[in-house]
Amino acid sequence: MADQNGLEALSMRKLAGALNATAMSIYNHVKGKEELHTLMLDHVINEFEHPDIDGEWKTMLKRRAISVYAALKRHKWALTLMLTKSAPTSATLRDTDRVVGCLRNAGFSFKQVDWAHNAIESHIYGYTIQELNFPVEPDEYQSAAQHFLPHISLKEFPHAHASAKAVADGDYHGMTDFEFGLDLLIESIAAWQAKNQQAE
Amino acid sequence: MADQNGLEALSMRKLAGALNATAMSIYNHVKGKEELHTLMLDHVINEFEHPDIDGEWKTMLKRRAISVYAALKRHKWALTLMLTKSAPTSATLRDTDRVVGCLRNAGFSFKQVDWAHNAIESHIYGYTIQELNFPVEPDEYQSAAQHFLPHISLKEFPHAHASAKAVADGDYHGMTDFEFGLDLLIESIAAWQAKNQQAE
DNA sequence: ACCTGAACACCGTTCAAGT
DNA sequence: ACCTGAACACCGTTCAAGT
Repeated sequence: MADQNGLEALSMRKLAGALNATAMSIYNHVKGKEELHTLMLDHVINEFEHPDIDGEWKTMLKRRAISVYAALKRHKWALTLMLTKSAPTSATLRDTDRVVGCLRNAGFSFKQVDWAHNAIESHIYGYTIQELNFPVEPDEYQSAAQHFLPHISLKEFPHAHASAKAVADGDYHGMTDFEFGLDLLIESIAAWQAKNQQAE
Repeated sequence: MADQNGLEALSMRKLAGALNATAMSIYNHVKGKEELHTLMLDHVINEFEHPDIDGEWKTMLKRRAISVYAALKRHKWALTLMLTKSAPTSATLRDTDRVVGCLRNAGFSFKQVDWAHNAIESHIYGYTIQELNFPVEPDEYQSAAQHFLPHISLKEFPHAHASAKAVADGDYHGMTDFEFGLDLLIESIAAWQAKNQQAE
């Protein structure tokens, strides 16, 4: 599996070449490119750390979230594949089953489980999408800001300019933190769930 | 712009055909497919509602978030294009400038702006990615759950099964809410910012 | 059951030639 | 300045033929 050269580099013909075979022989093992993609995505999902159903839900879901985030960064094509509508596979089912189980055991209603799970998944996917899209490596923020600053019109975009200047001047690093939003969410979900415990 | 047939349906040749021209004539207006994608994405970003810099930041950022969410749903290919690393254009700059300005005026430090902005963007993108990937339309949740229930092994995935059963039985709808996670985030960001006002 | 070559209907892009 | 046809180097997939 070539996740070092990007998704578009993985053609049936090249994949076959890497396997010392012809492109057509692949069709004996897989129905088509779509099934190949599903199998690849399943491989990623199986790398997610399953929450221990009887563990404390906050720490369990936080650990899982961090492992999902790491897996999505290891396989940069995964989120792209997620954007093609697809029926849930057993890998997805296993993952959601553990998440649902963990929250159910913590006293969440079905609706509360869904809403909490969805909000946490949102943060994971959305944070990763931003990081994958960001054109600068973390250790080059300052030099990149210095380089880009002249291209950010002070008159048109004064606040973006000021922000970039702060990074260029070394006033602060400019790096964001995956666990910041995650912790905010988990804590506010906990408060929300406690407040609505009998309401649902 | 054909955003009804999906991104892969938009080939240079077909686009040219729709414009009553040959594929090669496009290259007189655009450098290549990559630039076309950048222009398309810019078009989407320009649909984002700019926060009023002097408005109350919570309501401003909430309104913007909802408009971004709507734009991303209108153009389902936008998130896919976002997943290809790209330098920021003036459309992105204008959008971030307004967001930064709004939060700066509310007393946020540069770091607080970045962290808050990033967390909110995460929710928007991540929520949308899940919704776009979800194979069932909202008004078909119950019938879909009834249909899928037998395929979710009670022994292997007891909690996922129970959750699907609740939807199939009509105990609850199963729909999630974009504004749920958004509100949790905005409120906890407000509390976090107030607490760290002088620390930063 | 597995692999193969030839073929089909597509791609994005270059390039020399036209107006 | 804009458009064009022909060509190049690719795609995914089908199909009939081989072992």
